[in-house]
Amino acid sequence: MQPDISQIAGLIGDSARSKMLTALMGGRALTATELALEADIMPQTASSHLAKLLAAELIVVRKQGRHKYFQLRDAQVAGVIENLLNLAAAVSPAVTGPADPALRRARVCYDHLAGEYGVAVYDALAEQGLILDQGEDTILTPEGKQWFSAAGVDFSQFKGRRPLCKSCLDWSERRNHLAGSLGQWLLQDVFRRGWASRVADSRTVAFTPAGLKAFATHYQIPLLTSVA
Amino acid sequence: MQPDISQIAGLIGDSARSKMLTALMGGRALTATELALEADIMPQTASSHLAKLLAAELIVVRKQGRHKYFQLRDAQVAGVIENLLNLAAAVSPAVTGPADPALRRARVCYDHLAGEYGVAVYDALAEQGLILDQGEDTILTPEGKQWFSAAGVDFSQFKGRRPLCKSCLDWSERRNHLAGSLGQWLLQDVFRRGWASRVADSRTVAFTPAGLKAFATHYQIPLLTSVA
DNA sequence: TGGGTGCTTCGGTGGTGATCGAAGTGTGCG
DNA sequence: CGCACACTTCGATCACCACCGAAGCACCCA
Repeated sequence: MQPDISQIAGLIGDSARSKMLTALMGGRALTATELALEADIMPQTASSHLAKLLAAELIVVRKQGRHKYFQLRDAQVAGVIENLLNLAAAVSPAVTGPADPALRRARVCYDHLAGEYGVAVYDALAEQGLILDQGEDTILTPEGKQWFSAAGVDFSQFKGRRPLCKSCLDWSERRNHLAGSLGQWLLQDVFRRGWASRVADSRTVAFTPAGLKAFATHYQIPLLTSVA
Repeated sequence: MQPDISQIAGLIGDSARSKMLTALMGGRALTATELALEADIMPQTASSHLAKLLAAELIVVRKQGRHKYFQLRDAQVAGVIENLLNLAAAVSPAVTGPADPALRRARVCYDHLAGEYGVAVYDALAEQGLILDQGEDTILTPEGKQWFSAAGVDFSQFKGRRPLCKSCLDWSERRNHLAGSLGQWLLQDVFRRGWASRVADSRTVAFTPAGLKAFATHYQIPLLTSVA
């Protein structure tokens, strides 16, 4: 009668598999060997794990030549992982976040921007009244919709079930940052404009000095404009 | 560096423990023996499981005489369980919901109303423009705030981190219903007015005929008014 | 067509943990 | 006090599963 939680939770509950899944939280598709390295196990073992994750439909695979690229099935799965990350961070406050300063500054959280810059943008948008912070929920104000339309957002494409705006409490900053379709668009826009690029084999987002300045100006982020 | 997901997920990943945790999704505190019955295991085994859940701070305990009442630590833990329930329901669509019709109609989802009546209220509130459905997010409109204030809600008490309004996608109806502080208030209000009461040892919420009618009228729920 | 690479399947090993019987602690009730 | 009940601790058993070595399959390139 009740759906069986333990199946899925048990899959995530293994140390190696959880490492793979959190690695996939980077949003990009990874090959089996990359995931094996990430989990620190032999390829055969990784293969067995990936087969199980596939059977449970937590991940999907795309074959490309002799490589197999795995990624999280969708935002729902990513959301569960994220919730677990937050819960784990809340329970064990020993680790306050990533040690790598660059990773702490800006990184990818499945498909949107997290880290110091992520919360800075969120705060700046709220400050200007473009979004409204309601605790766990976030809503786009009419002014915000107008502003983002001018910035190039085509809102007609956001017709799916996925929420437009969504706050995401990150485990490093313990502060809200922008997720949802709009959060995804924002990160893509940053890449599109060349303000930043992804670092290989990492969730880190590397801003160029000029890009950071433009980013701070565009979103009117006081902290960053003064720093840059 | 990353918080350890596998610890927590592994705890939920056991069949017996997941049964206990979903039982605790009923929101009320349960004794160790009740939980043992729920999980279909011996008391000693249950005790061992509960000790682990306590150590991980997923549950809290309140001693009362020779009984120990366990309940989920907070809404954050409940949220993780709920997400997992939804994910499990999405993956294995074999079970479309609870078989028990009464349970399907109205039940407790941690601290708010779920089931057919839960989504009916949600729809009715949206229809009257008291709340605004934004996919995953839900916001209370100014009219809604006014209406609920008149209905007896003291909004000044909702100052915590918990969101006032929150939609909750239930695994039986696959439709939104009202969660968050306001959802909690609504359910308590239903009990307070004597429209319904909880069935012992179950998540079922039993409406009296008169109570159901008053409930439907009060929230202007067309489906229920015609049925009742 | 060969060799290199990425991934998978198979079989055996080892460790972890769920389970329950039996016995121990504490609380309430007559 | 003595019994009953709720829960815990201890110890032993047993099953499951992560892990890796070895071998096999699929794909690409020279």
